[in-house]
Amino acid sequence: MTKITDVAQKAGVSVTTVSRVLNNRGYISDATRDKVYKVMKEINYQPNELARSLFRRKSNTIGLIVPNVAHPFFSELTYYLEHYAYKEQYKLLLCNSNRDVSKEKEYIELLKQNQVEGIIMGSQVLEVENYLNLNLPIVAFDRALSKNIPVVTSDNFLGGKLASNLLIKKKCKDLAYVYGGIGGPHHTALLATDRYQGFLEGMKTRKDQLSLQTKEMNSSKTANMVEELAGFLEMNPTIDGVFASSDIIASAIIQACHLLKKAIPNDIKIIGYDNVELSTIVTPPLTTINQPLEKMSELTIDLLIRQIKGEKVSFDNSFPVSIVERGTT
Amino acid sequence: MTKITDVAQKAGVSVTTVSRVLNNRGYISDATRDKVYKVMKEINYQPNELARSLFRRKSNTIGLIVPNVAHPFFSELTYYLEHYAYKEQYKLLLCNSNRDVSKEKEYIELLKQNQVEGIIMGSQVLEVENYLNLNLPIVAFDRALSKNIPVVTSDNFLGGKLASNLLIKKKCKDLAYVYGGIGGPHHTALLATDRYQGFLEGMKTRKDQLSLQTKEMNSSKTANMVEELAGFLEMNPTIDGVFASSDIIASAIIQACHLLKKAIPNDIKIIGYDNVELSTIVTPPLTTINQPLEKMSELTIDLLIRQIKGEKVSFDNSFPVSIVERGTT
DNA sequence: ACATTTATGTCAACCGGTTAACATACAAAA
DNA sequence: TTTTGTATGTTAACCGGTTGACATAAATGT
Repeated sequence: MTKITDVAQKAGVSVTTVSRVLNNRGYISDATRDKVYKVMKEINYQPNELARSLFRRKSNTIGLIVPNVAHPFFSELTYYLEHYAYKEQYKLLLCNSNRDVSKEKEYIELLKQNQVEGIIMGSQVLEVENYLNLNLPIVAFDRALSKNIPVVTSDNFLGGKLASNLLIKKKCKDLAYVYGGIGGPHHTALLATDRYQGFLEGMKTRKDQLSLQTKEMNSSKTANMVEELAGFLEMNPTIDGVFASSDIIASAIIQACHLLKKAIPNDIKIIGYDNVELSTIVTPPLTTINQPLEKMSELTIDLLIRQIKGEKVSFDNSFPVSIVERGTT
Repeated sequence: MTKITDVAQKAGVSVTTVSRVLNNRGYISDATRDKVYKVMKEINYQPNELARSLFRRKSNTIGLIVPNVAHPFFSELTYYLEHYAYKEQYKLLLCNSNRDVSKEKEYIELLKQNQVEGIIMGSQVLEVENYLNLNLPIVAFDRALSKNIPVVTSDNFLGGKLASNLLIKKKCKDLAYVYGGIGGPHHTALLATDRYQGFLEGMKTRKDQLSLQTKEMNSSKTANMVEELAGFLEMNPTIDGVFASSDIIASAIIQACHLLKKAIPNDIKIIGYDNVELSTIVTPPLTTINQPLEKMSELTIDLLIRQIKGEKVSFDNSFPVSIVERGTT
């Protein structure tokens, strides 16, 4: 590895001059600037960002913690986050928490030690205090960590409501809410999520004519999910309308219905959540709740960077959702 | 941020002693060690890894360049790579190249400047020389950069051959090979890929009784792919066997067939490639060529780390593939 | 009683840059 | 002619750690 002194020597100038060229500071003649750049190219010099970051106390790095990038929702999210981070000259350190408390803890420590300037939490398994004591800019994605940490979400309550409204409009009577267990993206041990609450809200007016089951998924591999869901539907053969907490789960439900020879949407209607690419490629294509993922990602990066700059940002950043009707309703 | 001098002061010991505790070197009494650790916890001290990395000339960071993490194949790959990197105490800097020459170039520079110890290339758009002059350990994933760069692949030739063998066994006559264009994961402008060659090889014995079309995809969004493929199949209504270069494309073909009311597998048979989670969740579930992605990822990390350690590694690392028969054949 | 081992400290150099302060030199402007 | 602006150099401190050399002292072993 060549270093700045090599450049200086070869260009016949002082290290200070090279540094001035590198950082566009002070007076530099065009001749010198060109000469320095030429030498840099010649000896293939690349400034050591570790050293620069150390001195500047600025790493230009963001830590991203997600449960599992392999999950379509998080892989799309990660893609957009990387896109906007890059645009703002930030790089991304990727961490899969696997929803494992100790791994998340270790990763958070690692990120701090590596002087990341902020963390985006797509995962959340630790107790709230752990995040509050972090003393680092954080943005929580679709996960309300606490009142004191900015969170980017979509209107989950409305999403749930839109789902039940549509199912009811389509004459479904026996509803089910299926949500991600440990493996899914939307792990929230309690049912008391906005999504579910919204779904309930939408059922309110016709409550007496409707029934509702809830089902938490245990498996995470899709093949197993299909099996598990087929079992569930077999046990509850009257279910004619399902709201799933993610498109993956909804797709597994579709698959389970095919196994059981239930016709979609005639015998049973299904609504997913997220509107990931997957939803257009299953059969029939999935009716789902769309979150404006790209815009949300953009704001996430923006909020994080503004916090890094020391600005105050709003804690509650909710985006509108919409229902995308496709073939499963 | 607290630093090592703060710890030393508060613990009433010298900085050297704290460093010795931190790095387990030299003689340290249990009493001192405990005291130092206690103080670290008290003042919430985290060693600055930038400073340590700088001194050690070792960043413990790996750069990963993929075309697009949102693509299921790459998101699963990324997941496994992260898993094994973490296990070996390496962290991952994630880069999406978007198959953009200048972005890939910039990212490679950025990675070098940030002192990554090696790069995993899941993407490849630059000319070979660019990678050779890198002077950094590289492993290419499923992409033969050059004879001088270790590559981890699966037996693409066999994969292609297995595909045509099965289609022929199932009495298909009019075959098609559909491969990813600019948006897909397997962009290789030329048809002269092992996969395609293997497919041809499998057709050899019955060449006179078979026909073959090739189709390059132009779109990248699944919705557009479906449309494009429906058009293609409509133009070529006799096609009864399709081999796709990825499961995503295969899934889009399934969808196109539904649109055109072609029965799968009766009217037309489809084989995908990769065996990603997606393949079990489409209808009918996809027959596909399985690559042992997890094992391949593990070896990728292993090869990279061994290069980092200065060991020589084998350039050609091909894994066996197998065909997984599901509902589309 | 003396040699070793253990435990800690002081000091300075180093990793690869950045930067402030100050000095010098030459050119153009007032 | 004096001032000012431009261009570069020298030196040293600094970012936050690590490490080797060397010194000192107490505890332990023989």
